[in-house]
Amino acid sequence: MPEPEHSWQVYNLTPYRVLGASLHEALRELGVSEDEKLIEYIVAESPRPELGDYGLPIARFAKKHGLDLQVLVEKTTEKLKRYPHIAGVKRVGGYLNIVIDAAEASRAIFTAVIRDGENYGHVKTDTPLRIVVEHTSANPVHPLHIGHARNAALGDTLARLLRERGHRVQTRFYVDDMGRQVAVLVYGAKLLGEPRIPEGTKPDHWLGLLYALTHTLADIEELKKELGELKRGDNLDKYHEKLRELDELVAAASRLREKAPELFDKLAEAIRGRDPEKEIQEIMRSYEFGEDEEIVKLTRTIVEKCLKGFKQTLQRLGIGFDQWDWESDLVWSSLVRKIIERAKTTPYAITYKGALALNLQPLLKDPVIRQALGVPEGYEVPPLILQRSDGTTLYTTRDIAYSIKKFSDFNADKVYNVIAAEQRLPQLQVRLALIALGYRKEGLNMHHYAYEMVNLPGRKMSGRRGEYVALDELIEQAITRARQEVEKRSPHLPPEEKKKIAEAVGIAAIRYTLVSVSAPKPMTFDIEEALNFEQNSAPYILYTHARAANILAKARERGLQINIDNIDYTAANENPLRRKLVLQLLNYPYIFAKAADELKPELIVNYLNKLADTFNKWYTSGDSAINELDPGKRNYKLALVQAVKTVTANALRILGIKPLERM
RNA sequence: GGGCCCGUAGCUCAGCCAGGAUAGAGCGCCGGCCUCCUAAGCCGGUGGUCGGGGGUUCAAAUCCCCCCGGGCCCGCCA
Repeated sequence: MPEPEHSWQVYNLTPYRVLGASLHEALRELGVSEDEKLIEYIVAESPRPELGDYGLPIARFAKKHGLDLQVLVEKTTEKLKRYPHIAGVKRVGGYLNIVIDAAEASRAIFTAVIRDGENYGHVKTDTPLRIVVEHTSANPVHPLHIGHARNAALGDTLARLLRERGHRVQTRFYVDDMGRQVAVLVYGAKLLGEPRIPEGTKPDHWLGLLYALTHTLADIEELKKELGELKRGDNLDKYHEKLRELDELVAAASRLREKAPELFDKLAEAIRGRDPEKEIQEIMRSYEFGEDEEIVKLTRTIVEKCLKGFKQTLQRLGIGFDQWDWESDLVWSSLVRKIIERAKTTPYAITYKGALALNLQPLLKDPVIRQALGVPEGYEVPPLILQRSDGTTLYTTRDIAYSIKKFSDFNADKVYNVIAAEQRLPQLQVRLALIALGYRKEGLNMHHYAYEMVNLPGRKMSGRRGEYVALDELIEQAITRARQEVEKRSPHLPPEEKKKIAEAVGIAAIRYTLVSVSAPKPMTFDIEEALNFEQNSAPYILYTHARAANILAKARERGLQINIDNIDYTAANENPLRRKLVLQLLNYPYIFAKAADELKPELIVNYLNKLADTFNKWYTSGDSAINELDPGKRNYKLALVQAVKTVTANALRILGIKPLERM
């Protein structure tokens, strides 16, 4: 990846860096040291233009270190004055404010934009690492839905951010084919005599239906059995509770029957009078030990088909993986067995409820571990059972083996697991278990990137009952809606291009929405809102990009290429909107680096939206680039448009969104 | 019972970790702007006890404590 060296110069001119470095240096000369990052955090935009462009509450540093405020201000001002793009420094109350010379700032930005092009702004880290990002990893039993989409969008964006930041990144998808869920699906398939997936049906959708049918019918059988036993007992409350549960199940079943009456009836008949729970467990056991070749083959085939559906969906979103890891491979390759053996030799091994387990509590006495894993003092972590009484392993046990594999395969320094927040405890247990087994470095460097659930307004989702909106359907809706918009707004475009634009816009709208809410917040995904193509949406950003592209295309048509040697930079300060744009453009490299280092894709989203706002205001203000008669000023404006276009395109690419030249 | 996360405008969200200047967007609602580089745009208006209470501080949406509301987790499930 080419080094965007000119972007570094811009990075170091951002208000954060300039104020941070200057104050840091001034303090040092006054004999105190202060974390430069901490100063950078505190730098803020001025609330009112008359105060300056950016400011810093400097008084608190004077107070903190017992320094004379006036002396500190003077020293810092002296340092700031060395930067050619700092036009003024003023103190207002306890604040030190700077005024930026947009002309000088533009000079640096335009040079870097032209030289670094599509790498502009993506400054490389000083400490490149090898990083694994595991994400999505959905159970291969039904199609991906909106929750998986948040995971996928976050994971893919993180991977892109880290790559652009200069890390070596590998993405992985964990195929959980040994879980109970797959066993349920396989059970259903077996009962139906290994049915073929009908032509023209997406495999994951059909399997999702079969899964829901099997799960629901099996649950009904189980519940009936439980009720039969309760009747003879005397617990009336419990009996009525179960009865209500059964009612709900039957209701869910009848909804499912409407979707596929024949399949439903066939399966219902096949399952009647059987012991599904026992048989499903037997499938799990047999698969884990690879005893029954037929089960192995059937399971593999089914999961493979489901994954094919996943890949199709993810591909539409522009998401791919470097590696697909099958849980079963891990188990059959004896990696998991080695974990068990190794665990037995550690002092943490205990027998808990008659099963082999790890007592992880003692590890929490180590403050280094607590801190690295974010565990509060006094927290109690339950023992982690590694092996069932029947000799089979548990998901978490296999996850320990997998975690080691993720590090060793890629020789990784760090692993990020993009996994739902509800898995917090098992994720913690895995990390602690790694340490207990002697993989301290791994345990401390594996991170759980937790995200909260996605709610659909007015709906509850359940994979087991087949109640969900498949991501494929959502994508279709988005594209259809985008197509309508394109037809309405750009009827003159060739149909082929209209189709492409609609695809790009629809998908971008979904991705943008999913990463715009910070991960730890539960989010409400309102389809109507995601498909509202107005401000603060991917279509709005794409439109802004297309506008910029259009200006440059029109300029070329008229033979008005940008002449870099004849740019009148004084034009920067003539117009407040041009100035504001320059100030925002200046920050891109810094925002990018922050988003990557803090794993916050939403910073990119917020930045893009603000930049687009300013650009559109400038655009409609009548300060036309093409109609500018003065060549020096015209060149300036065109270069400004070019800078906006480049930054927008680069930032969109991080979000996995392809910029459009027109729409 | 214990723990974690969330609570900011009618709705969806920034800002909180690293306390500072009159709390920001978008949607919605009301009213305007297409002989002029794309109106997926722009301009104006409307709307807030930052869940509640206490504390720390020159300064609290931000830090601490208590409480309320919502979600999640505490399985030989995943």
